Amino acid sequence: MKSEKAYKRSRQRESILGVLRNTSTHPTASWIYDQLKDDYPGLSLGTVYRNLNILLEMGKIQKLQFGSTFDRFDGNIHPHYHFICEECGSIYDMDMDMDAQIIHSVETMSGHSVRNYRFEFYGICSRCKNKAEN
Amino acid sequence: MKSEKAYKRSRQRESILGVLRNTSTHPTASWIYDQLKDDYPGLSLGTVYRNLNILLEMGKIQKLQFGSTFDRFDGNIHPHYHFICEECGSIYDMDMDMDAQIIHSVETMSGHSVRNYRFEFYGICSRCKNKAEN
DNA sequence: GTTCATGCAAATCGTTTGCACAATG
DNA sequence: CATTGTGCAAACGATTTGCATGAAC
Repeated sequence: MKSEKAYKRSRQRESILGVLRNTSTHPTASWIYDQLKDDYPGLSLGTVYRNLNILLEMGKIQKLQFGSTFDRFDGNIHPHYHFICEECGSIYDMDMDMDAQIIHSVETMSGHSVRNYRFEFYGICSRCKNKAEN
Repeated sequence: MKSEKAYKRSRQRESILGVLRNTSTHPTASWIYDQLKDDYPGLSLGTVYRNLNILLEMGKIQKLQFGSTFDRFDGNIHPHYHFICEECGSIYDMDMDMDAQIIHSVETMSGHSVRNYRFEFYGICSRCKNKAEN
């Protein structure tokens, strides 16, 4: 009956987490693979992917570019906030003033030049919340 | 010598843009394909993709990327801003206070519940700017 | 008539998965 | 020993691309 997952330790998984914690480069799966190939001659990319997903489940790492696997297209070329419903997958445009202040402070504190930005909120949309109440 | 691209008009491209402008659903390429299949019996998905990329080049549409290329992983599980350099591809963590105010106003104005968010800035990083100056 | 766009199918590429074997608890 | 992890290769799915034909200018 119990559907809890019982993770067993593995050298590979711990090394993958170690690599991730010792870099600030937000690496890709294959970069991690390259780093570990020397230590684990027989390592396979599949194992790296499997472990990254497990570490994600365990909440020990974060993945950028999550959500659906499809690219979505938008006829509105003005930057704007999006709200993505994790239940039904709908993407809503949020009609808000972009906060120029934030962009300015990012630029001054980092020295980078901002040309574009993308703000996304994830959660449950009002429609799905209403459905759940019935 | 001239490397400018000379786009020729095409019915298909105009219809794709039309579909995109007449919906607020942020469709995928294959959804657009399905919409147009009746009007263009011989339409191919490849054509839809090709035209979406051209419309992107022309700046007439926007692409929200979720998957496709490659996922990046982050050992830091706290939500934080990212700055992505369009020149060198580096991803920087931005050390800022997340503005709880923004999340609150998104929730009140939309009725959606925010569980997570992702703020990304795109531009040229300070390192690349310095290189350009030499 | 030269250039660009199309349709079709095959190719690409990051990621996932099935399987037999090894490691963990 | 029951379960989870591994390596390998094949499978997958969204997107891209090569090629011959068709449309635009």
